[in-house]
Amino acid sequence: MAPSDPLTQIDPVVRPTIADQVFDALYARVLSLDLPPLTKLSEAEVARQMGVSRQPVRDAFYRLSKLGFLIIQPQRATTVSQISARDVSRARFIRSTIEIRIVRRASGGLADDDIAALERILSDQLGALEADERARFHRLDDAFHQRICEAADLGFAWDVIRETRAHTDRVRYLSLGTGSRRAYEDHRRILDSIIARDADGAERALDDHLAQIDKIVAGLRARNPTWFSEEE
Amino acid sequence: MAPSDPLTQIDPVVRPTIADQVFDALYARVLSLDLPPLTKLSEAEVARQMGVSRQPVRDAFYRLSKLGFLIIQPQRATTVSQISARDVSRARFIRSTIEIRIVRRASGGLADDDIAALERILSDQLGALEADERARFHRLDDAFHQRICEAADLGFAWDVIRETRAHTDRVRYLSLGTGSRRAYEDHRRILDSIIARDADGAERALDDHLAQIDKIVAGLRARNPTWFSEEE
DNA sequence: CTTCACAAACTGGTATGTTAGTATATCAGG
DNA sequence: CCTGATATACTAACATACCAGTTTGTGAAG
Repeated sequence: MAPSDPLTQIDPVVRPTIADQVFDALYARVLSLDLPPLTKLSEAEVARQMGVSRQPVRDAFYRLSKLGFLIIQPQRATTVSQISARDVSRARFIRSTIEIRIVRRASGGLADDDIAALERILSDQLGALEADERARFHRLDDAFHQRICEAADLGFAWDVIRETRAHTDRVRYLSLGTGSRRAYEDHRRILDSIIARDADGAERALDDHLAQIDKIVAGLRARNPTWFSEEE
Repeated sequence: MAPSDPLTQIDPVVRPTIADQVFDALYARVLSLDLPPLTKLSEAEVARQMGVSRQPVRDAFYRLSKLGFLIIQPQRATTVSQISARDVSRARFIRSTIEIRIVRRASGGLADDDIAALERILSDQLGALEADERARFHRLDDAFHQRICEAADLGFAWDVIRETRAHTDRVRYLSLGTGSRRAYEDHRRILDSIIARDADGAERALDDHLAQIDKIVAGLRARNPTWFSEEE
């Protein structure tokens, strides 16, 4: 074989394990509050219901506990965590801190095709908003923020943001339609500021945008107090 | 019992599991490069050597892989990861972004006892520097940064920083004495700026301080190329 | 010496048995 | 009814066994 062509290194990580599948299934059910906070889960019981052994369930439990979705109490029980207003607030602090720096950098000037892609996401989002397609709206919301990260050549930052986001995701899921119009307008304002290369404006718009989550939490908490942990 | 004293809720998480111990042991050995990059580890082999079953070893492996210390390739091997200059740089970006915001807030004014505590850490650090006690110097380095977080009432941020720090920790360990004097002086400058309520000065001092890591990586890489992964 | 089929020795993922700690049901004594 | 000891039924942590892939050693063919 000619050494001129080094071929391409193949990535041997393709097979989704059973543990992955259990994780995904539980993640979706916790996120959607199909498994509401304080629900007790048992490795053995989940394994039985899913028709697998306890081992992959255990792996999945552990991963979910790392995300803050499950609380594992050895020899006692594993329960779906309550939503902590404090943790949501902290996650927002971390996220906004990182993302503000990113939009400021983006405000230094973006490539035309990045701006075009962001515009496309925004118009799609407007479509989703008017059609009341909430799941699609949220997907596009993420896509918008992610695209900004990538455009600023800081794509890895999105991975960090996503991890801190687990706490807030259930809140977002709960909020569903509420505040969508506002969210869309916030995005519009952020992009406009970036295009105008107005870093301060972009920062303000983004900070306002992310600050909404705390208000949403307060509203939800009033209606579903048992889903939230009560720390001062 | 008088209801006037609600006692204190006990936290049922006190027992360090075997998995924890395996994790700690491996963490220390990877960090110290006692297990250098590209070392192959086997669940079975480690379990045998430590006299435990594969199960807790497996848990520990998974945690270490999440930190980026191990690369698990199913059915193939688990190896100690190489140090990625790119990942170190990215971790620094995340860290400096968060920590800059923190020192800026701290520059808004700190309580007297916080400043006193920071001064004490600094003088201890000077002592460690002159006595060439490197491990203690590094511990105090962390303590300094952590204390600033706590003083700014953002103690949780330190937990986030610590997680992103795994990538950089091996580099720090390798660097040992080099740059300690410089690090101490950076700390001095940061604290002085905070005391003077000079947010911009504190930001500059911190950013310079954290930027050192990239220089250190370059130097180490030249001497130990096999420990580093070569991406572009 | 090189090539290559193939067996043997690995790997981590999965299944299941065992152990020790915890919560709860039960019931005797008041 | 209440109290408190104790048996029972849980729990997750840990140990062991097996599986399906992958790598590697080996030796015959060329």
